[in-house]
Amino acid sequence: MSKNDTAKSLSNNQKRDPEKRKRDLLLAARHEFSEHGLSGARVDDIVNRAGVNKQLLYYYFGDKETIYEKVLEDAYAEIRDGEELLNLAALPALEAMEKYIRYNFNFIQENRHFVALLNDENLHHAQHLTNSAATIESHVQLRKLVGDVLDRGLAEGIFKRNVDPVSLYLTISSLSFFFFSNIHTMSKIFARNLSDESEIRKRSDEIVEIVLAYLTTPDDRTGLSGG
Amino acid sequence: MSKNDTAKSLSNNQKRDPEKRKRDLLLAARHEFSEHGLSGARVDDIVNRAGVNKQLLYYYFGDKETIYEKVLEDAYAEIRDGEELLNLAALPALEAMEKYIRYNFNFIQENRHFVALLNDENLHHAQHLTNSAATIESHVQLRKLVGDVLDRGLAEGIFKRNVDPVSLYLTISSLSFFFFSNIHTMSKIFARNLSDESEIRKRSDEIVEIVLAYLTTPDDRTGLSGG
Amino acid sequence: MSKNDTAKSLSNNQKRDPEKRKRDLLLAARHEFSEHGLSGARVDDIVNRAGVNKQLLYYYFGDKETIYEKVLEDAYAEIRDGEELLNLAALPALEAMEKYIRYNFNFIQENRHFVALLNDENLHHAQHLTNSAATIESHVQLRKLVGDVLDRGLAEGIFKRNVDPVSLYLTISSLSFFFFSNIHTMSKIFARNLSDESEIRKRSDEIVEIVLAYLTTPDDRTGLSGG
Amino acid sequence: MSKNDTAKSLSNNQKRDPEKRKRDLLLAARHEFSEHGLSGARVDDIVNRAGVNKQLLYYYFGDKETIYEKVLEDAYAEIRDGEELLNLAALPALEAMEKYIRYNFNFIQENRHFVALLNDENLHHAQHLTNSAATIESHVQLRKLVGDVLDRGLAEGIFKRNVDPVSLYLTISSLSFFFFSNIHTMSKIFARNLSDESEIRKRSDEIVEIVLAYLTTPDDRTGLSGG
DNA sequence: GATGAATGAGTGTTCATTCAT
DNA sequence: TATGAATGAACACTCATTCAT
Repeated sequence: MSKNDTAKSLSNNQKRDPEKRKRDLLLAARHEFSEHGLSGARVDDIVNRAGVNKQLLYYYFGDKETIYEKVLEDAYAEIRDGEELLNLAALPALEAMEKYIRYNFNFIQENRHFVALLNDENLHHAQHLTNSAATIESHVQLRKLVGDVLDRGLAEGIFKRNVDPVSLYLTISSLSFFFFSNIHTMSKIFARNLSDESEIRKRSDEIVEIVLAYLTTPDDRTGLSGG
Repeated sequence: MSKNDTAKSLSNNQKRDPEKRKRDLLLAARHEFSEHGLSGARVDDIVNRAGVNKQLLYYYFGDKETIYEKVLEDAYAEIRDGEELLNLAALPALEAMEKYIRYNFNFIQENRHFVALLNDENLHHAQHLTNSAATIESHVQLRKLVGDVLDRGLAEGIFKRNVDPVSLYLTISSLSFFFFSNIHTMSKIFARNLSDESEIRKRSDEIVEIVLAYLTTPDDRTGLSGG
Repeated sequence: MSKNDTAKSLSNNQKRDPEKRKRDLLLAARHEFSEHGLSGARVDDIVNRAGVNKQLLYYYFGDKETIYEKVLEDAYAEIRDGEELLNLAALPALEAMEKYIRYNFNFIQENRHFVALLNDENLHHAQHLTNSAATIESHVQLRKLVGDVLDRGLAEGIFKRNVDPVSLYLTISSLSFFFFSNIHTMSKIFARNLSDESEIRKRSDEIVEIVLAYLTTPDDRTGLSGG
Repeated sequence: MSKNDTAKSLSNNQKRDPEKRKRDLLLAARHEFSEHGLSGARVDDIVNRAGVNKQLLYYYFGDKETIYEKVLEDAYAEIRDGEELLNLAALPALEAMEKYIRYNFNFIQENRHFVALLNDENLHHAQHLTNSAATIESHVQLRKLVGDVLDRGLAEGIFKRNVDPVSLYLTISSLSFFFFSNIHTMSKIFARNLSDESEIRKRSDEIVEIVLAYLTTPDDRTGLSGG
């Protein structure tokens, strides 16, 4: 029995699968960072969660900030990946828009870590958000995705004119993101548990209504305010 | 007047004004916490900013978390204080609503620390948000403030039915808060500097439009989505 | 009503009785020092226990070490004061000796702080034990007290020869002091609660027996060991 | 052998011997704690004495209190280890007893830190004395050791009846321990340097005499006091 | 005498990171 | 690849003491 065999016998899977260990580290880091932020996260806790030796994190990622950047990048990639699968072009504009809004809301609901991660990154003035080609490209796609639905709605005569895709994306994201982002403080100051499933569903419907009401406002009613 | 007198009286004014020193500490703490979060903030930096001895912070506030709670409480008090001065009752519902939305937006713009503070507090599941009588009362008032305008708009026949004041407050806050909260990541991924004064003004108008479009949707058009 | 009257109304007793405050401080200090030792005691805790302003401790005693010395001095004075009242001369030697042993044991039992205080002072190589005239004189008296009983016992033909009063005092003190000094570790390692009243009584009798057995050993039996 | 080799191999021997470093830390801690007590001891001083990085103490022991507990445990183990080597069974009861008494006295004389350590631990109500299996077992052995000699002395007809082994251990320890524990205060109040080698030797003999006088008291003379 | 305010020097502990193999 | 050992810089917090009135 060779020395190699001995080593293999017990923990072969872990020791011989560097990619898995990297993924474990990234997943553990995602949890840590989304629970405590960049400065609140502890390298020790990440490696303990991942079940690997601390030095391995440094070996793979260099330092705490680099793994944080990677976690962030992955989070963005995931939400963009989901958008690509929506196949909005197959639906009428109104339905497509509603589908997109609900996707946006649901993604955040199911990926709460995304919220904390983005908030923390904004605290750091987005300095870790790498301008990787992939990131840039994915957002060009996003703008196009939303823009296409807007164009089709305008062509169908149901959407108002002059709606900027980025502004619309901001509106949709604001309504979804804020709900989950500020759910704890809002629940507390209004003494109402917004984390209840029924509250979440209700809010989701309201958000759809708000966005669609805005998009479908007849153009002659637009600008009712003196703003 | 001897040299001694001068030195003393000056020194006295600055050094023996505990209330001022407390305020200085709170202001410095507000800056630190909003720039770095609770865990990222450094007690040393707070006291240096405030120009006081470190132990004084502990003398007055006990520990880092307690001064954090006080900072948070003060931030809430300020936004609520501003709302009380709006005198919305003197305006027609539509104008009152617009005034409130703009107040909300402007307050956040001018009190950016508020954004970071609330995000950090949500990271901590709102555990530092003390349920002080003042805090509770102020939010009862807020609900009443928004509810009153809603009621009047309904009576005037211009607002839709069944709008919950808390939901509406969520909507308004979402749109304003998110814009500033996520301004750095959004600017970066869309390669567009949302911090520009013109972008801010534009967004402010859009938000007014979105909220009013929703509120003034004719009741028979409500529910256009299959929610 | 003068300003003076106002001040008096509430806390006259405390404010106008400096001697009482000094005693309160000393008593509080005795508790603190005997519970935590010199280094473990906290000035804040002493003044809180005494219910006085912290600066007052410094005003009266100068610093922490000085009040510690005063506490120590008072403790010694108390045990010596008790000895003076025993009136051993009125009793036959054997009874006088037993009375003294029991006094020594009981004093320690009833003044547990004395134990911790002396141990701590020995930790500091007795450097705070002031060589005040009173302290010296009191121990000259002590030596005489024990020596007198020894002499009488020898004259009565019941005590052995050549017993040094200081050595005898050491023996008596050892047996009594150690029991209370090491009561917690001894109870733990032998799994037997020596703090029980019955254990204490039993030990007290044993100690009397040990000392008297030694003192009444016939001189021809002395030196049975080859030591 | 290159310069590198020399430097490395030397450095390795010293630096990469974790067990040695642990021992160094424990030895340094023992000195610190016995000189200053738990609260008076400084972590910085311990690591400086041991010549290691401060964090290493935390790496190996977790915190100050844990290393204190370990020091205490080791101290007890040492005195018990010595007892095992006495081989008392090979001697007649009287000689065995004297040997044990002298071992007890000498151990304390040569391990003065033991005294301060135990006193401090009693100050803390023995709360750090871990009930480890080893500690418990060692004291069961101790009781047996003393009990055996007592039994043999009784069989030989030279020791008195009804002497409890734990009580006897208390007696022996009291006399030895107190002498060293209170040596500084006693020397001062009686103006007599008990630390002199001659005083120590004299006291050692006295202690043997006292204990043996007690043990060899004829049973019909026992109870001479009215206890 | 008495008090609240203020301070410098420490104090145990934590942290991200590097070393050495 | 992988790991246990080791480190310097920082960190929140404490402490005895002094200031100023």
